[in-house]
Amino acid sequence: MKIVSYNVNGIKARLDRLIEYLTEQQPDIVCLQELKSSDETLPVPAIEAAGYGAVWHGQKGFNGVAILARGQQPVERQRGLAGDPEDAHSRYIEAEVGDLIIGGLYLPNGNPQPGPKFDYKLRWMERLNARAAELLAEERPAILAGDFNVIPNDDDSFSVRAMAEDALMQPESRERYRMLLAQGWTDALRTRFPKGGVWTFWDYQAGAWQRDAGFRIDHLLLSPQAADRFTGAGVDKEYRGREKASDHAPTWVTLR
DNA sequence: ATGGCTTAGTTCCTAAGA
Repeated sequence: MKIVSYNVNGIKARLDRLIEYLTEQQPDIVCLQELKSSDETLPVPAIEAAGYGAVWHGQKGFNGVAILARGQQPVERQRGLAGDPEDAHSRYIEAEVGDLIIGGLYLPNGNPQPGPKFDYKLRWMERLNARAAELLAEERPAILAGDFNVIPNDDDSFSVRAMAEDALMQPESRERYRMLLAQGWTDALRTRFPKGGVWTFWDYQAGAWQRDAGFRIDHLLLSPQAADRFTGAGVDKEYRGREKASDHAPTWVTLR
């Protein structure tokens, strides 16, 4: 089965592209980020017509996450992360699809750093790590999938120099991502491509796509019970080159 | 100057993204 993370950068602007992707690739589970839509204006009928059940956590203007499942309705377990009652951002949703636990997330960007947005990012990562530890304790097949807004290693970016001051590759961001992995999660793309050089995002600016100047920030992390079923991982890069594309490409893992 | 973007909302500018 194919499980996808896809930051669509506006689901209303991307609807035709998304339906096209679902139709062509027939993924089993899709975690969406950056819906940029309130719950009231989500294109739920179009997604259902494409054959997908979904759980949604929308927000007007920015953020927003969802989990789609082909031919079935995901069963929601949680939305949002514990630890900050003031946090109103729609960035986390968790559901069961069959025997799988899926955590779909849109981690804060954190720029500019240093500053309050970066502080929020780091705090949010600590709250995510706390939830991730709880998931592992269930000892079940689980996947954390989404736009993590972290470039884990230097070889996950086209240019260390260009991104040196960016929140996505600060030591504090990387340390928290490493601590998450150290709990026992497997970074599926890294396992499949140990040498790096695999991008999931290309900026709209500065001809980044044409120069292949990207980086890897969309990740799928597997619990040990999910990693036992691992068969492959990759990026559906072609979709980044299509008309009216998101700046992220669909990123996926396959499990037995 | 990343050789100059894209989306959405309070819309003809501003905020946010990464």
